[in-house]
Amino acid sequence: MDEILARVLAQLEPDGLDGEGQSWQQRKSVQTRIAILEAAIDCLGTHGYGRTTTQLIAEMAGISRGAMLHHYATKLDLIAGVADYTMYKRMEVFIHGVQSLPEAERVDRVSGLEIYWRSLLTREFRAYLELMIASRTDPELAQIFLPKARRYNHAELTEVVRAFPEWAANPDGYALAMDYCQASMQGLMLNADIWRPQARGPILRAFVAQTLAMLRTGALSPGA
Amino acid sequence: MDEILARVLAQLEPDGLDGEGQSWQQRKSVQTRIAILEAAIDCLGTHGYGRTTTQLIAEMAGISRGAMLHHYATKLDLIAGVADYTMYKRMEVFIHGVQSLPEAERVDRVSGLEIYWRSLLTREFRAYLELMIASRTDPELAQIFLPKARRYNHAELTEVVRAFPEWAANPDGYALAMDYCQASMQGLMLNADIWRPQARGPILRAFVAQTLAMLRTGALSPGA
DNA sequence: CGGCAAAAACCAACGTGCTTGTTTGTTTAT
DNA sequence: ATAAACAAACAAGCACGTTGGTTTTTGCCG
Repeated sequence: MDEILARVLAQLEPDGLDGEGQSWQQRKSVQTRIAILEAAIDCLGTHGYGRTTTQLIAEMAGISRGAMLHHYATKLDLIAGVADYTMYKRMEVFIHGVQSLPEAERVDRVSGLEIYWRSLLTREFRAYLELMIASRTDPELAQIFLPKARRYNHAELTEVVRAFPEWAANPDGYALAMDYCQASMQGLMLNADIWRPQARGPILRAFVAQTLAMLRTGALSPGA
Repeated sequence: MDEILARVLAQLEPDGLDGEGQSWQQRKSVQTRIAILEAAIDCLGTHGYGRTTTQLIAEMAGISRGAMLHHYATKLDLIAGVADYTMYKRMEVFIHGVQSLPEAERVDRVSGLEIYWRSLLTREFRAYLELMIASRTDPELAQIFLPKARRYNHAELTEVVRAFPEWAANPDGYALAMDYCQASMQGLMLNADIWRPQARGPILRAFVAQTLAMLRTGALSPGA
């Protein structure tokens, strides 16, 4: 099972970031590119897509703007790189998180939901969320973001399911469970700043975990 | 019951938009202001917060930019007006929608969820969502948006509950039900463009309706 | 092996277009 | 006449992409 998931990850790995390059220049290039992507992730997370400027990213990455535009010719090129990078990182973290769980904890205590929730608190998800939202109103961004997002989502449904053997016999249930987790947890994340008192978040998460467990055991079914 | 809800709405009504002004100029001013707000809503919905420009709003509203800045001195003033306006409109539509339901349909068939879902498909919600997201990374916007959003959310929990007498004896359950609806439906909305096939949305909505009904009847409880 | 040209990484300055808020002017209502 | 509604032009700032130039690495050829 682990090898299959490792192959899925390898297949999705972004291009141009294989740190194992031969020449010195190649390794340096990868290193700088990653610095740029990490800076862009921070910039997206703290300033949002609209106020993310090439100047700021370059400053955060510690290089000149000209140097950055050497690696990513245009801003959209850079954003495309960020999209690939964040999606890969998120999937990687999620898969590793689930794989590291003992089966009893994963199955009986629905810890997958908690793993997923924690993945929403990362810098990578903040950047991903900014891109997802912005792509709703920016046709140019949508053109590069949506295909990637759909590809990852498809991989999640057809491949990552192997990380959850308890769902193997019920692919429709797994799809619903995934959609359910994503929608409710992302929605919770968006409203967390508005809801008072803050305890409402954990209460909602407990309820979703409860219903999720019932979905898995068959006490609730998709078609009902 | 209807009078109480009407009073809640009246209490939340935005300032400076009472079309019943005395003088001709006052009525004209209100009319122009509403045209500006409606144009801003469209602009936010189609171009997003980052690309919403005063120029574009003025063009869409059919007046000059100078005229617009006479009614809303600064861009943030305008955005504040849009925030008030959209929140009011959304609550108004939701309350009227629920009130128009026969009790059997509201209680037995969980039609409140469908009403809420439809409210997410409106222009007003698109604009509201843009502001909510942007306020996460724009401190100036957060300062004017978050207090308003919290006020409306509080009103929803303490007042709008009267539109759902079946929840009267269970305020914690109502709060959870509302949070649950909002989080799952808003999350569904965000991911709808990514999920393929599109049938996944309705399936998820059916599942949420099912669990919501169980929450109301007590088959599932918040504290479990 | 040494040197040299090409390429890659990097930096700084320029020009264009856009956005915001101000200022000045014109018409219409009170 | 005074004030409000509306319009147009201006000034300052910002962001993007381009262009020209500098340093370091790489590969080739004598």
